Amino acid sequence: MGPQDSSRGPVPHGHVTLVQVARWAGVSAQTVSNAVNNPERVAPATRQRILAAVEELGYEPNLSARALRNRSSSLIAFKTRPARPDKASLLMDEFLYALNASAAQAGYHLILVHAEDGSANEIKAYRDLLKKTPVDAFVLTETHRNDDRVAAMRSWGVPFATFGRSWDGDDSTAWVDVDGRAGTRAAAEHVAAQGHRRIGHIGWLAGSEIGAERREGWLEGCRERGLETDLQALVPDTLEAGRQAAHRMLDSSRPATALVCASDTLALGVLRALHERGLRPGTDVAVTGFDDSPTAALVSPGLTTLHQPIDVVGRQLIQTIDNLLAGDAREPQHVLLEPELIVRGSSLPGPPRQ
Amino acid sequence: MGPQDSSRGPVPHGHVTLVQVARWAGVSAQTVSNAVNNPERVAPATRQRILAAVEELGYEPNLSARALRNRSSSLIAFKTRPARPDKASLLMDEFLYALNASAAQAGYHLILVHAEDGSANEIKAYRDLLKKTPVDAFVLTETHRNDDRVAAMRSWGVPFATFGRSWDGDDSTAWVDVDGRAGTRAAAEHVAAQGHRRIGHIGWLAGSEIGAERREGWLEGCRERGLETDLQALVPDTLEAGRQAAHRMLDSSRPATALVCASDTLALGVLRALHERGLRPGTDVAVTGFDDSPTAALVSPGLTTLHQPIDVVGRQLIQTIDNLLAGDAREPQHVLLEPELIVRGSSLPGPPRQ
DNA sequence: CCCACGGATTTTAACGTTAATAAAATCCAC
DNA sequence: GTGGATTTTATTAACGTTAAAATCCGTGGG
Repeated sequence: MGPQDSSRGPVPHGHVTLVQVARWAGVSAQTVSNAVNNPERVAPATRQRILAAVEELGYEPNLSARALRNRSSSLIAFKTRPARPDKASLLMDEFLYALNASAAQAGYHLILVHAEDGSANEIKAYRDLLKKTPVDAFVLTETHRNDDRVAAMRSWGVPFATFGRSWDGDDSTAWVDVDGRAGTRAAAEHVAAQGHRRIGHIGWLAGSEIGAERREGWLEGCRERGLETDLQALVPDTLEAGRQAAHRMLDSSRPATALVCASDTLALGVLRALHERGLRPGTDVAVTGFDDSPTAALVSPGLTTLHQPIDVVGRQLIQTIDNLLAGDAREPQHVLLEPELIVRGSSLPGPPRQ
Repeated sequence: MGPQDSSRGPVPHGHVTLVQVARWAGVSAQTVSNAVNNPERVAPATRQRILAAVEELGYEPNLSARALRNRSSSLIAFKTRPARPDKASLLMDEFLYALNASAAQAGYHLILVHAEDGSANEIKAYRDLLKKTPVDAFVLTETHRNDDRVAAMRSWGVPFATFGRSWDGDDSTAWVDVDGRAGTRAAAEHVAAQGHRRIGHIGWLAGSEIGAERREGWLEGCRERGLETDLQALVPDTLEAGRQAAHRMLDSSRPATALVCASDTLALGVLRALHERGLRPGTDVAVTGFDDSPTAALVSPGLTTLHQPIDVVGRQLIQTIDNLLAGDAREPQHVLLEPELIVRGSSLPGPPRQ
């Protein structure tokens, strides 16, 4: 289509490379590269012609070659986690989809890492991957205080962002997280608004920063309204633990009429305890969970819970990484998102309903 | 450590390459490459020395360079699916972990593909990826009759394997699947063994091969015992559809006392209907699902369902792909696995239990 | 009219690996 | 001990891309 068609090379077949595009457009390979990556170095007219050729031939840059040359792969690594049998919180599915969608939009690809349990194995897997291919960045989840993995990443100088705060107050790590305190507080206020006065809490064992925070939210919500906060249990995050804790709180001399739980898993344990006692969720005892796992919407009655804006988390993580890679040397971003209370039948009085 | 240490080069720093290892071991780069990839071409003694050097220096082959040179990346591509709100069957999580674990063990990495809904988008995403990087193989899920994606893969000549049969009876596609017929049949036999005589089925709308197969299993199980099979509904795979269908079957003049469902999602809809009617699952009406979604174990009472051996599926898919890539030109493998009936409270009479 | 300047483009070389080919070393038979 | 076959190792070139350096070319000043 150019004015001087004589320069045009033959129609290429098979995989289209820079050289093919260059021949077609009648320029050198480097100029094509520049037209694609550094538009300002190329004269507008030339650039037009080249981009037309790129379009026409359906050229896509070869990532392997780029990775080799640039030491950067446009890959973001993420470790898959085993699905625990007894856990409701399968945000993973949703999270991966959201993360991948955002990554794709920003021109990255997600590569999955496998490692057996244990941070040592995980770190080794990351290092091996890093030796084999110039992964651009890592996404970590479930970070905790003094996380080995964070230390490793930092020592390697690899960009990374975490879903979960850097609880040790280190501001040099970029993170995105959901405000658990605000969540359980909203849950406590919600059940209080339903008239409940004996609101118990079933949370995670000490040692979990997330658990501690969610407990505090419940505490604040109750105190604010002058309610007692003596009914609490800190247990492992399993359905069975939730079930037992619920029984204890209902056996109390002044039993709970509402239970704010630190996870859907625990809340489902509570529902089981109610089922065993012949009590009606919502009507007899209000129950709330946390995470809005798929299960929460599917049980009957539905489980009131806190929805984590997973898609936003994914988007923010990618954006954060994108910023890190762009070298916008601003300090690492920290994003704290509000969970949304989803009210379902388990916290509402009245006849059976959704 | 070799006898002639004089040949040993300097200790390398940063990323270790073939050349570094070669210098250290006192051989050429090609010989190192051979020692790693074609052991038989290298004299045993030399090989020993080289492998020791590899070990010592912690050499890992650069995948980008290999991909560029070999046109093969050791990457297996897989498309992430959006998590449908109203669906219980989040096997995805489990499946991805299993697939990735097997892939890692076999020396592959999983790369995630993103595409908006629609097979045209999906195909375009695959083709774009294929242009950019020499993906070794694809894994497809939820295949159906005359699947565009399968046709595309085949026209490109890319190795691929599917989770789900090639329903059009085409034997040239490698697949792994779970026997739905055997599953629902086992479920029907199970509830019949509990004494139920009016066993209904809630399945998927026509057009779904999986749905048709699961319906047939129920049919067989009932006929075998001389039971009537007039109670059936074919509906979309949503909780709400399951709920409504259950109400209809319970409003019948000779109502169902057991409902065998084609999915956990539908079964959970049935449980909701029972909840609304004040009926007790298991005791008043037996209910079974399909998939053993996380939710099945967490509801109260637990949902009797069919567990798909997802880890085996993942392993087999990778092995199948591995065979394809190794060029073991045997005809493509087909693996049909038996689901396992998991009996929980929803199909057992008696007092509330797990 | 020559030269310096600066923008546009091309040339060169390199990223790390491996197939193909060439060279060297080893072996064996006569 | 010589020649030919065989085994082992080394050299060359290429995969597709891009940073860096070199070249080309039109402009304007002296």
